[in-house]
Amino acid sequence: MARPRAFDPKEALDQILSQFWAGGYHATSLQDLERVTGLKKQSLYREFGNKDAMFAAALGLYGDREMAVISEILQSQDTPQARIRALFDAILAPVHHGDRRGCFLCNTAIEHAPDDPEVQAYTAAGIAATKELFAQALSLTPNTEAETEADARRLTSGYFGLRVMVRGGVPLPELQATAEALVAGIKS
Amino acid sequence: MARPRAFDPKEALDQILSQFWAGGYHATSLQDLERVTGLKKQSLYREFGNKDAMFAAALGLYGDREMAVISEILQSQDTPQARIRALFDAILAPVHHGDRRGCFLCNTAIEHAPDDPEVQAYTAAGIAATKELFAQALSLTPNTEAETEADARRLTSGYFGLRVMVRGGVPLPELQATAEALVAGIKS
DNA sequence: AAAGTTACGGACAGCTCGGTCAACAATAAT
DNA sequence: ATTATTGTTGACCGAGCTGTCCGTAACTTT
Repeated sequence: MARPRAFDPKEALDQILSQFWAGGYHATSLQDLERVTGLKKQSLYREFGNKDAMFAAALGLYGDREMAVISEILQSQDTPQARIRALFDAILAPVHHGDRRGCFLCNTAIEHAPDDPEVQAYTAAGIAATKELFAQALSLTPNTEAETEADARRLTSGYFGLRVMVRGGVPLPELQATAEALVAGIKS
Repeated sequence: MARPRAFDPKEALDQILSQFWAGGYHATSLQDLERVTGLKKQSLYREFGNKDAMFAAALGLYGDREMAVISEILQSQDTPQARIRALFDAILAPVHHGDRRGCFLCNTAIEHAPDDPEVQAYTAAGIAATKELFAQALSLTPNTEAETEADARRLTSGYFGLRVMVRGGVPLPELQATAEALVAGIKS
């Protein structure tokens, strides 16, 4: 029996994620978060706690979502090469429209992980989970498990490196060539 | 005919670099820079201009130095595999001592490049230059140029990905396994 | 309709930020 | 020794930061 919320917390978190994703932790102020959500500071604090908690919630949302997206893309194709190529196409697609935000997990690993042990644990786990998705996508090959693991590790490091290159301003053709080389490097 | 400087600008820039490297651009305050250099704000401003200029100078110093170091390591071995292995050993060596600052160029590409076109141009050029160093290190193989290019691209993305993993808190054994997989992936 | 409960919104506290100013100290040339 | 020039220093500025407080508005239940 009380006044109901006038906003949707999920939508707000989505907008918070978008802002942290583009701007990172330190360069994002509460004013920015007020602007993108259309909410007042007090509403944000009551809903989420503080800035750190807002960031953690956004990171969690991203992680869940991204893992699901990657998993889906990888499963949408039949051969390992096609799977990996589809994934790289997907992560380069935004660059065509000038979106160079890259990967929020990767950005966080660089920018904010060293500041906060909990964030660092999350990023380390996220990277490990990404490797597992790659290994899973490669698992239908007749290779030994060790070979598959090595391929998964190469692809994981290549994946995050590609994300760095996107945010670092490397031209699109170069990014595409790198993605293609990574696909070609799979020991099918 | 004036009072001489009481500090060494090169040494100061070195300390500034160290601070920006560890903390990034946004999380580093002028107080931090005063602390690590032992200088007062005014001396820093007169010597370097402003915070952006201090960062640019530090980034330039790092770029020159890092390229020279990488080049030297790559040339210190005879085979491509040995060269790349030596490089990865070198970038993982600090992790043994708990130093997970990673690569300043990579950190900057993620954290600060989107904020500033000049910085972004610098990081893109730095990444391209890194690729060239890899291509050069591989050039003594009897492969076609296209194959060498592809190997260089895979190694470049793997290199930066590995740097992300270092800062993101991935355990050392996993980092070493990734480095070894990257070496094993070279199409000798 | 009254009471109780919750959300909203503006003001502000306390602090740190990047950057500037002007007084002071130290050196070199005259 | 005087003067001119430059480095050093601490105080200071306005702006922006995270986070809090509290009065008011809106809604539900009785």
